[in-house]
Amino acid sequence: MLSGETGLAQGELPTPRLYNTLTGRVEGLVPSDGKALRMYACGPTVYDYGHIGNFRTFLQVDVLRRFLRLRGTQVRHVMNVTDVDDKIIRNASAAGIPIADYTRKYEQAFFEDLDALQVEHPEIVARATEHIPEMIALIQRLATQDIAYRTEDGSWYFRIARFPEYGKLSKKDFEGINDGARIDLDEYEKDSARDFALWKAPRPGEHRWETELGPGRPGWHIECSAMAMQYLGDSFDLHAGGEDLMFPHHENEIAQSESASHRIFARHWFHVRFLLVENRKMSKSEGNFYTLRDLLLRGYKPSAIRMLLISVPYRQQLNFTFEGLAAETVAVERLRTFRDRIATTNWPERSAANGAGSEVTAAAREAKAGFMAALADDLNTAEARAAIFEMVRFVNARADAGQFFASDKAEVLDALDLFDRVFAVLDDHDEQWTRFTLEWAEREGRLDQAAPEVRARLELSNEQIQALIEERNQAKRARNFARADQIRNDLAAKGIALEDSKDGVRWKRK
RNA sequence: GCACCGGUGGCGAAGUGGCUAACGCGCUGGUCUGCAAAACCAGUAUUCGCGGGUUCAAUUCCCGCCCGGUGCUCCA
Repeated sequence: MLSGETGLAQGELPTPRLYNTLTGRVEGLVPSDGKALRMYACGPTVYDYGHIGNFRTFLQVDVLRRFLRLRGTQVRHVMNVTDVDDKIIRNASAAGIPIADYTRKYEQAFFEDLDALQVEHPEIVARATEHIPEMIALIQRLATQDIAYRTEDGSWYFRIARFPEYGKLSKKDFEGINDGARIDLDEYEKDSARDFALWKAPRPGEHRWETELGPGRPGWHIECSAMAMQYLGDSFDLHAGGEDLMFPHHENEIAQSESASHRIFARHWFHVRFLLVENRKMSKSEGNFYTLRDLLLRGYKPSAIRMLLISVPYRQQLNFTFEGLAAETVAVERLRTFRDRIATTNWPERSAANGAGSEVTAAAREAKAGFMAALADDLNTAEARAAIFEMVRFVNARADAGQFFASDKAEVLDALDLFDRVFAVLDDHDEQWTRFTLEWAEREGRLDQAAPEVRARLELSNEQIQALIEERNQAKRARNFARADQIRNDLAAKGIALEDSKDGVRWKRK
C-alpha cells in the first residue's frame, strides 16, 4: 500500500517525530482527531517589511506543513496577522493615516515575500482587527471567573495568581518572584506586576474600539488565544512560533486559554531558533539587519535564500552569511542542472548485453526513503538533503559511465519531485521575483539600493540572448573561436552563463 | 546576575560511547572540451572550544572554564 504521494510503502514511512517545547521531548505528531492536523502559527505584525529572521520561522513552518501533507496528513493551519499594536498605532499616527491604511501595504508585502520564497499560505489567515468580538468574549469568560479584572483606567488584566501552572512552557518558576520588585509607571493598579494586559484603555486620540468592556484595543496575547480557539477549538494539535515568543507570549496564551476552557490549549509546541548574521545577532545597530527585499535587490535569488534558511534544522542556531548564500545558489543550480539532464537526455534502453541490475533505480528509492526518514526525525532537513545529494552524485557517475537507462528515469525524477515537494527550489521563479522586486523598488524610490549587476542581468531579453547564442554557434562552426568567445564573455559580463553540451547550448542567469 | 541552548574541516553544517566523522560550498590535481562551463574522479578535519574525570573505549557521558546565542523587557 502506498501512502500519500510519496510512492513509498507505508512501512518505509516512519511517523513524524518533533521536539515539543512543552514536554522537552521529541514526540510523535499525528492529528488528534484522526483527520486533520490543527495548527496555529504566530504570524507577522505588519508594521514594516519582513526580515530574514522572520522568514526563517515561516519557512520552517512551511517545511513542517509540506512534509505532513506529503505524507498524506491533512493540515488545518491558522495564522494571525497582527494589524493593531502599539507600534502600528504610533507609526500610523505619525503618518497621519488610519491604521488600516498603514498596515495594508505591509500585509500585502508580507504575502508577496512568502510567495517569492514559495511558502504555502495557511488555510486560514486571521486579522486581529477582524476578531475583536471573539477577544471580548474570551475576556468576558475570564472575567466571570474573576481571572480577568478591570483597573481604574479601564484596562483589563489577567490575574496570574489564578493560574498555578504559569511558566510550564518556558520552564520558569515564578514562586520566588517578588511582585513589589518591579515598578512600571505605565500601568495602573495591577494586582501583581506579572499580570499582563488583556485589553488596553485608549490614550487620548488613539485608535479605539467601543466594546462591552469599554473603549480600547486588545492586548497582543489575547489576539492569538481568541483566534486559535475560534478556528481550531479549545484544544488543538500544534502551536508554532519563533523562540522568543515562548515567553511571555505563548505562556500567556496558555494561561488565558486554559483558564477559560479548562482544557489543554495546544498539545505540541514548535519553536524555531533565531539565526545569526555573519556570526552576530541580527540587529539594526549591528548593521546586519536584512529584509528579504534587501537581499533580492543585491542580486541573491529567492531559491538560494529559501535553501539556506531551510537547510539548517530549525532547532539549530543557523549562521546566515553571504558566503553561505552564494554556496546555496550553486547547490540549487546543481540540482536544477541534474534534473534537466535526467529529464532531457535520450537515455539508452537497457539490454541483456549491458547488465540486468538496476542500481540507479535502487539508489533513487533509497534516497526517497532516507529523505522521508530524516524529515520524520524532528525535521532534520540537513540529513534529508544529504540523502538527495548522495543520489545526485551516484546517478551522475552512473550516467557518465553509460550505466543510466531509460527505465531508471522515472524513479530518479520521482525522488527529485519528492525532495522538491518540501524544499521547493527546483522550479525557477527567481527571475520573476527579482524583476518584481526591482519594480517595487522603482515605485518606492529605492532603486539606488539595487546592485547595478542585478539590473544588467535582466536587461537582455531571452530573444536577444538566443540571437547571440545563434551567432556564436555559427562562429563556432566557422571555427572563429575568437568571435565565439567574445560573445560568451560579453554575456558573462551581464551575468548570463553559457554551457555547451551535446544537446546544444544551455544558458542561465547567474 | 540567574535559567536554557550551542561551540565539529577554509565556510555552512549532520552525526555517534567503539566501523574509513555525512552532505553542500570552496580549494588543488585529473577526465571531458577548440577553450570554457556542466558533470565525474582523486585529494583536502590523525580530529570534533579548553582543562579535568568516568569507561576497556569519548567528539559523543559528568564537572569546571572560555566563547556565542536566547529568555528574565517589545522582538521571528
